[in-house]
Amino acid sequence: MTEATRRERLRVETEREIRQAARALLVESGRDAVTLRAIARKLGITAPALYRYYDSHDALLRQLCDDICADMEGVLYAALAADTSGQVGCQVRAVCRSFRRWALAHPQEFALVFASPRDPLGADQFGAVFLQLAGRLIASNLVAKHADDEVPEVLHEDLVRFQQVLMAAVSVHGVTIEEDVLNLGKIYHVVQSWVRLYGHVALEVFGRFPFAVSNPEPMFDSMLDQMLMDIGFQDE
Amino acid sequence: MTEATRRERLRVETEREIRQAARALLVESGRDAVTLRAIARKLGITAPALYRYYDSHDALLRQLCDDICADMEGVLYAALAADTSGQVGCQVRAVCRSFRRWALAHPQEFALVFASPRDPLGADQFGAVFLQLAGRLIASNLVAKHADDEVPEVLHEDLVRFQQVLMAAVSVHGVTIEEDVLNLGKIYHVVQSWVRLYGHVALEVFGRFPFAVSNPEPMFDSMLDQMLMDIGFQDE
DNA sequence: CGGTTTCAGTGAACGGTGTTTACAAGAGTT
DNA sequence: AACTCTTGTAAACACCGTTCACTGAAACCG
Repeated sequence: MTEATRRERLRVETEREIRQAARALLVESGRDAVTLRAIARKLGITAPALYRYYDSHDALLRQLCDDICADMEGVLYAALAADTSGQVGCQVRAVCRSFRRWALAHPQEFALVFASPRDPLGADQFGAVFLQLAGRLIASNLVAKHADDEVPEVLHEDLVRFQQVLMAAVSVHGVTIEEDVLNLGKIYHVVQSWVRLYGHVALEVFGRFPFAVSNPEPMFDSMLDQMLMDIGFQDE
Repeated sequence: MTEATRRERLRVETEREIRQAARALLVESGRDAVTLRAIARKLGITAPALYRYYDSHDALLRQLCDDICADMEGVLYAALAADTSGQVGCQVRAVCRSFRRWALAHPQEFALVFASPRDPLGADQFGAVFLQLAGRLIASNLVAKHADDEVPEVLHEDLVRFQQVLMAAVSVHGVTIEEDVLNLGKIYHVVQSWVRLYGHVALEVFGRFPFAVSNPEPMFDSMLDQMLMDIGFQDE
């Protein structure tokens, strides 16, 4: 079955170790510690050998970003799967809380992926879970109707693009959404929710609230409640 | 009047040039380009000489953060002063728009100050303009009354702390706020507004919206409208 | 099997970095 | 004039990303 030659097996194994070492360095000592030489030292090889696997230090960092995204996606999916309530509202809460917890537990990774002035994230790279969940949320039809003409016309073009992204994301999992359910008003509110979720988490991770927060968790939960209320979510 | 000796004058001048050079490098080529040797080259001196002014590269970066904050504060104050409408709603819009424009024009600075896993910003370092404005907004008494018991009790302690920060911020400018006007409900909504403003700006600067945004400006304005509406702001 | 190609890894080198150290030379002080 | 304090230098150390010529073993082929 395994048609791979000995060399090929060794190669993928080494590549795995490189990623693992890079990840450990990032977590332990921050972005600036993710060094070609430090990675090589961990593997017991020399730095130039890494050029057989990556074109440059920058390319390796990009790969690292992808790995982080994939890992986070796994965590969020697990949180989603762990919720057995079957209620979309609970699922949204579970994923959002999971995202916050992940970000607080992995500040370096969060900063690298979500708060670096690099190239924009591709739709695939972007946590597909959020798209999944957003699509599901809309498909559940539990969000209060928001008229399309609530949102300015200038935004229509962009929101339609996001609509297509959402459709593609859920269709991967076999779910289809009726056209009239996925209207622009709802999509706009999904974007607004992302703004608030991301804003709160980033402020917390970077300690940029204008005062010392001693009880961050209930503060986040409170924001979550407000968010769900503002998008007109109705409990089952 | 100027009791400063020749040496003292030269020293402050050199320090000014160091900051200026560091700033230019950050803007032109990003955080990693702010190098002791690069700064020294710009001044025509050698790198070790910089240790007469800063204890380490890290200390210099911290100073750079402070300078950036001060500059941004100046920009925001200017935006606030430029608004002659006298209406608090317009002032809020002016400052928020100015913050967004500054962040987009200075992505490297924004990332360094607002999105780095460093030590939390001190209250003084934190844009005092926001506090100023938040205090003024509340003092104007145009925000709809929000009952204190709307916010969970666990948050009271933290919000009271923020309340004191706000009081201190406005009292510097001679403005005083009546106790009953600055209630916890309003303060909570101010925090929520910061979450949304920061979230939107950061997502835009870092290109982390889940779709390509072709009309970012009206999208921001739309968020601003929603924000002001959600905190129950009533136009004069 | 023997000869050849492919390729992961090496060691040396180049120019860059933060930081420390010993030292020079001018400014300020007595 | 003699002294101290301050600001700069040059040299050195260890680290960094990256290139290049080279080695040795794995894979391939006739």
